[in-house]
Amino acid sequence: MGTPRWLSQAEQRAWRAHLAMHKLLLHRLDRELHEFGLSINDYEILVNLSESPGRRMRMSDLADATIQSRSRLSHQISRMEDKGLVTREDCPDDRRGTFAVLSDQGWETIKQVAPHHVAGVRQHFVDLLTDDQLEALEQAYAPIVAHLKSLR
Amino acid sequence: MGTPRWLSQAEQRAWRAHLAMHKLLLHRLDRELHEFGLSINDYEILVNLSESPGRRMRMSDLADATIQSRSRLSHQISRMEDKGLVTREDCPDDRRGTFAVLSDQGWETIKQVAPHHVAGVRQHFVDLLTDDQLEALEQAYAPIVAHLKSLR
DNA sequence: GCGGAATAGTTGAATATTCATCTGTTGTTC
DNA sequence: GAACAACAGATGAATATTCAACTATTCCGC
Repeated sequence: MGTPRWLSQAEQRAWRAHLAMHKLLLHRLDRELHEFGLSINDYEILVNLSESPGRRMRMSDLADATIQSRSRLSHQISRMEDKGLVTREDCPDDRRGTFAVLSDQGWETIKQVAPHHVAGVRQHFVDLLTDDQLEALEQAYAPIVAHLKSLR
Repeated sequence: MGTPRWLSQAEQRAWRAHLAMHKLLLHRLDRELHEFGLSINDYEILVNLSESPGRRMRMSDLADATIQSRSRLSHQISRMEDKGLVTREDCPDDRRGTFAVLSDQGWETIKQVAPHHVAGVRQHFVDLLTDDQLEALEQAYAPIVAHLKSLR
């Protein structure tokens, strides 16, 4: 490694602001969801399933959508099964495959919780930014997401 | 809860872009650090200690600086002690207190690893953004950080 | 200077995540 | 259609994180 290009003051401030903001925000949202017996990971699964046709997704697709390993998802779904939020169903087309399916109780849960969670996202993030800032943020992040996805 | 104010399409895109970007980015940086036997959490501790006078910090200050619980930090420092990266020392002023202190090995480790990590931060984040975007990002996030810190 | 509240930090059990490995398919090539 | 690589997912052990006590000090009001 030659002489490293250290971060400038401004770059460092931006990078550290991002890290701090994210940690604080996720911690807060997770804490708020805990009042409803959900973790932020539970919630993310519920959202993905609730938005999918048949309220179901293949395990691998769900793992990709939530950006986590198949193993982790498998454990996560097992826990959510225990809580009655989802069930597993065999995939008829591909006998290796499994669907994670939103249960009725899972559906009722997300219907009840979503308004509170969205309020939290607004209160602690969206409503603290202008429309322009949100637009800029998406513009800035889209290429980074694409870059990082290409590396996987 | 009255009629919830759902997120607009644009708000949702920005919010989800943030979540996806962060997960992918941290996962990638963590993976790169693993080649040097460090987790991203180890690294963050090492940076904080290396920048502090006497290469040491009180446990509580370090917990605040890295935004984690005292319990979690305590376990983390124990693991890093086992790896030889840090040591604990009693605080002479306050007999309840403990310092986490960077060991010589910890110092050598961060000196060696930092250039690689910074290169990663550049490659996957900083260099994909313009100076204006970085500036905007810091401007946008500073008030959110302040807001969230006030809630703790 | 006494007594209770707050602070600093640790501990161990419960829970969650990672990592390597394993079992069945499915797809491909000859 | 047999052989073998790739894929989908699950499993269990190792590691990490959370949560609820717990100990030992220090602070504060009287």
